[in-house]
Amino acid sequence: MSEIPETQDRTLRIGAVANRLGVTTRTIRYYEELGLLGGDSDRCKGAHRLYGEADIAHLQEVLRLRDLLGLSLDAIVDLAAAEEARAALRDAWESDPSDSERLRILDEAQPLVERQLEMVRARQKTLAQFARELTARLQLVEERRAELSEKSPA
Amino acid sequence: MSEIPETQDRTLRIGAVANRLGVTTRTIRYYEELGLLGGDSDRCKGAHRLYGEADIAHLQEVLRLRDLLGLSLDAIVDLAAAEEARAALRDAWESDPSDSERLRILDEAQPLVERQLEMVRARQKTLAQFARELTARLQLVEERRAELSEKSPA
DNA sequence: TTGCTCCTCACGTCACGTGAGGTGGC
DNA sequence: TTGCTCCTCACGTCACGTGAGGTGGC
Repeated sequence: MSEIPETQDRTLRIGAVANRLGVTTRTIRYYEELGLLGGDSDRCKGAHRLYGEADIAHLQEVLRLRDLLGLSLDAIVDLAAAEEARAALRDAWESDPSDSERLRILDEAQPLVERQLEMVRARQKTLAQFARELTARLQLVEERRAELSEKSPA
Repeated sequence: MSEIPETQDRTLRIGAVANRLGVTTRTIRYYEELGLLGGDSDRCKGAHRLYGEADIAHLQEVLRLRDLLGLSLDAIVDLAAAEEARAALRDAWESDPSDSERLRILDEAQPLVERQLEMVRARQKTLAQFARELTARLQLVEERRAELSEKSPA
């Protein structure tokens, strides 16, 4: 008998998760409200939320898209929906589908990752430019300091 | 006769500035409200706002701190206040102050730039990590695609 | 004179922050 | 039993978005 694929041991409570990822519990609940955190649909009203490592990885991903790429939660919802489809497909991968099916899975996964990588590259360029300008400023300060100490040495 | 230092020809209107920097006019007015855009204090009520190249450079800087480093406007206000002091000191630099005065100017400017550079470096590291993970995913897709085409060539 | 952009309120929205009041597990 | 963390509203806040209604310059 195979388990239901999504079953993982959710052992961490919301406070621990928030602490590990450097956000507040409110943020996590808000993301759940928006449908960004798929699982835990069988939670009784008022019961504690429980999270597993897969949930944390997923949330981590969301936070990276927000902080590093500056995406809106709306945009992340779209991207995450596609990501979830990808994850579902990855699960389907193991259950030995046909080759044409596998190719379709790859065809859907690739452009998703490629688009994210492009956004990261763009960010890296602008950050590098920023870094260059700051180092130039710093060097100017150093040069002037050298000129001063040349004129009147300690 | 030397001009008043801050005088520059402000010839651009708010719409042109917003367009060039990729923000809305509302954003620029909001930043002015917060005191992030120093100049133009002699504007008559209801008159058009006018901006020069120095203003644009300053706003550009604010937007970089916001977008690339994810700072709150509150934090940027603090940083910009220090930056303005630095700019004022840079103006003072040209008017031939004493050497000890010049050294003090350098001592104040340096840690400011250094702190910003540290933040940029930190961002670059996390972005590089993100990029590595994405390329790894992409490579996995490529490998599987290769395996498939090996099994059943076109 | 006609558009066009600008102006000033002012309310709406997004992404949470921050208590209020109450319940549940080591 | 006592803290501690959790729960659900619900209002507040930050950083703008979005019209409403009116004025000013090429």
